[in-house]
Amino acid sequence: MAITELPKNYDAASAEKDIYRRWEESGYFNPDNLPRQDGDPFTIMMPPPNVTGVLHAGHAMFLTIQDIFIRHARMQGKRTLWLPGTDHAAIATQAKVEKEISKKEKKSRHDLGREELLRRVNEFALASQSTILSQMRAMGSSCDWSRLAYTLDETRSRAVNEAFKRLHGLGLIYRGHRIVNWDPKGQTTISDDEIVYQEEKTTFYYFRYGPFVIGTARPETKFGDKYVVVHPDDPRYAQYAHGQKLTVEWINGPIEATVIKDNAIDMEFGTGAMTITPWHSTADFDIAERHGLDKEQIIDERGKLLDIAGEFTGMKIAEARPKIVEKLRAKGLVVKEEEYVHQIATAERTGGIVEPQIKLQWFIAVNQPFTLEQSAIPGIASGQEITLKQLMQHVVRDGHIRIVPDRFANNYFHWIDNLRDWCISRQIWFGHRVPVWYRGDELAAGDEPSGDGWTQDPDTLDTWFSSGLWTFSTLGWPDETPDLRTFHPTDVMETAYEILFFWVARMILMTGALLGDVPFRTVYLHGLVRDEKRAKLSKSKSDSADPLDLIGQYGTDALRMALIFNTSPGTDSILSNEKIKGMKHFANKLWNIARYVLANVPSMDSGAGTPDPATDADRAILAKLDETVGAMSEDLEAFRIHEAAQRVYQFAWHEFADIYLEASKSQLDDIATAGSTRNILAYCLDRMLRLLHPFMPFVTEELWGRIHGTDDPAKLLMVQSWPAASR
RNA sequence: GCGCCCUUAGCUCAGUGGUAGAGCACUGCAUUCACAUUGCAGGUGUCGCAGGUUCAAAUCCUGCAGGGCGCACCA
Repeated sequence: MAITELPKNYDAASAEKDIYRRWEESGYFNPDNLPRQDGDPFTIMMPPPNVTGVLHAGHAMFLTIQDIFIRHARMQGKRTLWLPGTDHAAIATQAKVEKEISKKEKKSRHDLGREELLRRVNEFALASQSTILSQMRAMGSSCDWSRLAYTLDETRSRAVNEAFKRLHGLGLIYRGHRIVNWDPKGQTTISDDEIVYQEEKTTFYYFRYGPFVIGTARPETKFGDKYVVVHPDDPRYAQYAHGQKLTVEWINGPIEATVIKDNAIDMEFGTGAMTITPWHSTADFDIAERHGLDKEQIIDERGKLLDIAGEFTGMKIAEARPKIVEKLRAKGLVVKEEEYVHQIATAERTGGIVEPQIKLQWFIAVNQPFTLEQSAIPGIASGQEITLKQLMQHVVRDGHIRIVPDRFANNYFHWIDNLRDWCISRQIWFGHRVPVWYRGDELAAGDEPSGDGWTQDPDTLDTWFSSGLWTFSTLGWPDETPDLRTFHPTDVMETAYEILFFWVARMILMTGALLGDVPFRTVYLHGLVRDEKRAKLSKSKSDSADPLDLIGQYGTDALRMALIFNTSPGTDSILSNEKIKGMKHFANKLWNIARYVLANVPSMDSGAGTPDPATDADRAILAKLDETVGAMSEDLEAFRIHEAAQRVYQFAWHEFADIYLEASKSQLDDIATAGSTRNILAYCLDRMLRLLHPFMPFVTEELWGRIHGTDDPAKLLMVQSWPAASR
């Protein structure tokens, strides 16, 4: 090959589109089409991005890391499946579309009706999805588009209904009146994990309550408080007996109060006495449950006071609070006021201040023993009784699932320790409808029953319910498909550490309960990508770097390398233009290495073995190459992709180009060494292209094609073998 | 309150028992010869502080200081 055929510089933009097309047309993204069918399967389920948005740096990060794992496995001869998909992201998507409709048409979802809103949301979701999919391609993602899944498509809906039915049958899903997190803004319940705590400065009031002084930051909930709770060992209140009744003057006149003694009281806090509002506080609810106390609703679903508030009925909390305090002050019941800082619960998606409410909802019971009929998990026998909590703890504690970096296992266990039953029903319209039908006293779960008079539950399921099934719903479950047999459990779950609880833990829960297995062997967690000002990169910030712009400016390979270079798993990283630029230079360096080698080596044989060295420089570079191959392979097996990337970078630029390539110039002039030098140049280039391919797939494939031709798909670099170290 | 992490060259960060590393930035020199998206040569550092273990500690242990995060929470 003559040098004139290779331009002086690598032009990423002109190479990338054509190369992706060749990869896609080769069919090799689909494991069924790979040249070798005898390898072990290797599977990654892509974390499905929300259909709400466009690609941001976080997506670029996971697409890069997963593609590295996938391309490496494919070159190792494994039957490699990377299954892509998108998530309907129920609350997030509906909220976005509702907001748009409200802004443009001044209409609410109730003006449109359920059917019309869903039509609009689905329309938006589809359009958004196609954008995201094209952006994934731009990142070079070698995923199997023929198996593309969507959490709300027909196959996944079947899986959801079947999962609900089975869990219900096992007694793990129940319906009950329990205290839940109510988002007055989104008009729906949310799970504990969808809460974000925010610091709030407020006033802490001390009120006279008969002979007691009680403290509160929420006077507006106090109307119904007819129980005063103290610690059984508190000497200050020893004179009052549990169950003793007293008449006390309160907000709207005298009421009968009952003394309750309970260990949950912190004697050190406030006065050591408090009144409870079981309808609007989890802790109070638990106390009321223990003693069989009455519960009464004070605040409605829109955050307004109910009839019990008397003259304050219908007022919003913010309006009522100062007025209530004023009235108590006038009655001489305010003892003192303090500045107070506490954390208030807000809804992650809407920002609404969460109001606990007792509601009839669907839950997954995490402490309920059930019989796991079929278990493939070591240490758990088929037919064994176990709780979901125990199951989730077991698989990680006993190493059946490995978390990388392992320090996140602590977070995982801590989360499980604090885990309460998971509220899975939502009062929004977009999502999987709760698959339950009612008729009279009858209830049918899972499939729509035949016959008249059945009505379906109006609620939808938490989006993480369907996401939790992802590793096997994507493979056709509940059918016993060949895919399910071959590719499950998956090998690696690669995602951001932010969603360890939201998603990773839920997959472990669902897979354990429904398949008696683990969803994956390894969880690899990456950190957040921040910009140079340390702000978290997200789609909501228009000024932050758009991956597509960066690709246009520097090339996909440069962006990929910059994302993972010098970045350790689980640690947040900063993506700077300087770093990407440096990696663009590296791509160009590789290009020119190839340009030099091709100019000096008449033919390249990719099947040639290790060439014989003739000089010290020959021996040194071959030894270094061998060392690099061995160390990189170990790094990749151990998920140290940042180390592997640095090694190959170091070898290509500073060992091969700076040292050997310079030495080769005089060696090529000497007839005694010219032959072996050519062989070594060719050999090193061949190995470097292979080693770099998972990291920089485009430039390596482009060069490979220039060397070996582009006529035969079987000659694509993506399906060539990963180099083996000689020792 | 419980738990986790970070503190290394000007900046951003790797490294986690055996004489300190990368990228970018910086200084000087070179340059028709693969590449200026370059090369060579250079400062680049009490590896947060104080103890301890060890023949040997940036690396392990203890304490302290500063920064960040997760979970929970007291009305």
